[in-house]
Amino acid sequence: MSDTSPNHLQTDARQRLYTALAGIPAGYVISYGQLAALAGFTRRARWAGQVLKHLPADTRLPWHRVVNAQGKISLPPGPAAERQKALLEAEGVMVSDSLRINLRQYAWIPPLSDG
DNA sequence: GGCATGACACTGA
DNA sequence: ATCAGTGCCATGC
Repeated sequence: MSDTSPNHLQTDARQRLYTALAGIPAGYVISYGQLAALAGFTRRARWAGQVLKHLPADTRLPWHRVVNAQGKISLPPGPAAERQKALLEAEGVMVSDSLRINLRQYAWIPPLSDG
């Protein structure tokens, strides 16, 4: 057993990411990097993507509200990407044909925790 | 420990 | 605005 990264800590880290993700309201999007930072892990954008990829297909978490820093759906072309586009549009988010979203309008800005 | 991979981010052309 | 190159971190072999 390796004590450099105990499984329960990894699980806890993912849990924090889930909590942060659950806090994104419908009609908004957030970048992988912002989401990770919101969960308390800066510079962990790629890790966030890995976690989302591991999510069970029947999750209720709003994984579709996560896009890259350019405001673009980061999934490879395919049914998954189209599903994300559809889910976002169903929430009123405008997604261009090139799978792009106007962050100026839809980026979620987390409330300051009591400053 | 070294090397390759990935639902990313940033900069320069 | 879009593409290519480079950097960052975590994972798996």
